[in-house]
Amino acid sequence: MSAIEQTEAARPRGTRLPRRARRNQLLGAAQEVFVAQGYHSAAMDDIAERAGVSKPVLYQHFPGKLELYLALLDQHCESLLHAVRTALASTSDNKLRVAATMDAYFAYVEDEGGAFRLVFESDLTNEPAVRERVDRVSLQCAEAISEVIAEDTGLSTDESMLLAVGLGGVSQVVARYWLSSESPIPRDTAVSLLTSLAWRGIAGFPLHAVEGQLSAEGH
Amino acid sequence: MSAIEQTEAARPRGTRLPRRARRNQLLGAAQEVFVAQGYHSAAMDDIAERAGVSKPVLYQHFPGKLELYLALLDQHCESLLHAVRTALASTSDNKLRVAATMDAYFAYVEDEGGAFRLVFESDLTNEPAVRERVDRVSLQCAEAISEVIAEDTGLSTDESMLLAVGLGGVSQVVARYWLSSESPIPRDTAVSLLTSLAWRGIAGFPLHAVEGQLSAEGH
DNA sequence: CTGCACGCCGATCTTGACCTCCACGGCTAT
DNA sequence: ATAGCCGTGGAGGTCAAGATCGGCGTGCAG
Repeated sequence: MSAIEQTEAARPRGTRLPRRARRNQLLGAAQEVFVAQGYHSAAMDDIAERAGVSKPVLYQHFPGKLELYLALLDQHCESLLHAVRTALASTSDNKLRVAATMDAYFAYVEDEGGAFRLVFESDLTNEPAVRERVDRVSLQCAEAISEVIAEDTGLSTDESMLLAVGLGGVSQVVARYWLSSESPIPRDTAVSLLTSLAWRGIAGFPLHAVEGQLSAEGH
Repeated sequence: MSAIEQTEAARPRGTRLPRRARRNQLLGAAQEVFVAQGYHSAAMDDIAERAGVSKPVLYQHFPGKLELYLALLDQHCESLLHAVRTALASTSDNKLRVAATMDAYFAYVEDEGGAFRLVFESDLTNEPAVRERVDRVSLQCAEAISEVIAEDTGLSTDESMLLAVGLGGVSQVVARYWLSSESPIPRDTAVSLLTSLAWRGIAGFPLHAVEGQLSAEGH
């Protein structure tokens, strides 16, 4: 979070800002517009107007619309990956790991400005650069999860990746559903429910594991 | 241009077709182009050329690009919903139900032409009509699944919907991953793995709800 | 005081894609 | 067979949106 940021309210169209501050402000305005309207419906005019500047200023800071979008996308991909890795590393108890990771997805989705839409609901997936970013962050998250799975279940890399993609997918899809539907279920309860589902599912797998001190939970 | 255009399926550029057949052919061509390029990158010229007709005939069958897209989208939403409902009704054994539903998603994704992209990876979600279709089919699938869950676990409607969205999400996300990655895992094995994951997860909830040996564990 | 540099703005250009207007050719009725 | 009808085809209009060029005002050095 930027500290000294004169957010909206009173943005007279004539204020002069240092380049770095102006750039950050433009990024903020662009995020709002892209999140609200999607890439294609968002016009550079809208972004400039939202920021309280004219279009040429926008082009003095970013080469074009695509680069502006990619800058935001990179930022939020990085953010998601960091959140997932942090959650996975937050404990060594696997059940808590599942809960922490689920919660990370929920927190990410609930993050201000709904920036998750840029990653999970982009309308520019045909653009190779965007596709590459989105696929990469999904894969990296899945790989991080699959490492834990492979280590603790002895499943093959391919199999654990399949399950990891599934767990990441569940988190992402349900978090978005929970956010969009004005569900009466509070966040903690939703995370808890999903954690039960996922943990019971994944904990049943150490078929090939040598020993199961995990199996204490064995239902 | 003087060369005979007898390329595939005998589509000489001058053939007159009955109205219904022409419409279906146009739908097929449009699907190919939309799937390959996405909505925005796809041009009406491309679709007309792909079908071997000129643009005016396209506009004699469809009022505009959006309506053409919606016709395809409706068709494939219907198809998905039908597949899921059929799978759920195919048996009364819950574990087999899970397996059948998973397999339905995989079959749907593997369906010819990759038409699932229109539903799961549309780049027109900003258009309210499209958003409405996509959200509706997701909700309807989730509702169908949640009915079974609610009936067999005694969970509340909200809770079972949350889990149902999760199960549908897993199926959809993993099926797409499995298709895109040239995974060495055969389809049956992948479905089986996911079924184990999902079944263990879902079966852990109070199966016979009336009796109250409820959650013996904390979460 | 005066010139200079810098950041900003109004107005404009161009591209590209959706959507129609004038000529051509096969089918049918008498 | 011939005249008419209707669907097809290519060329063009329109418009939205991304990208850019000549002025303007402010602050500072000399």
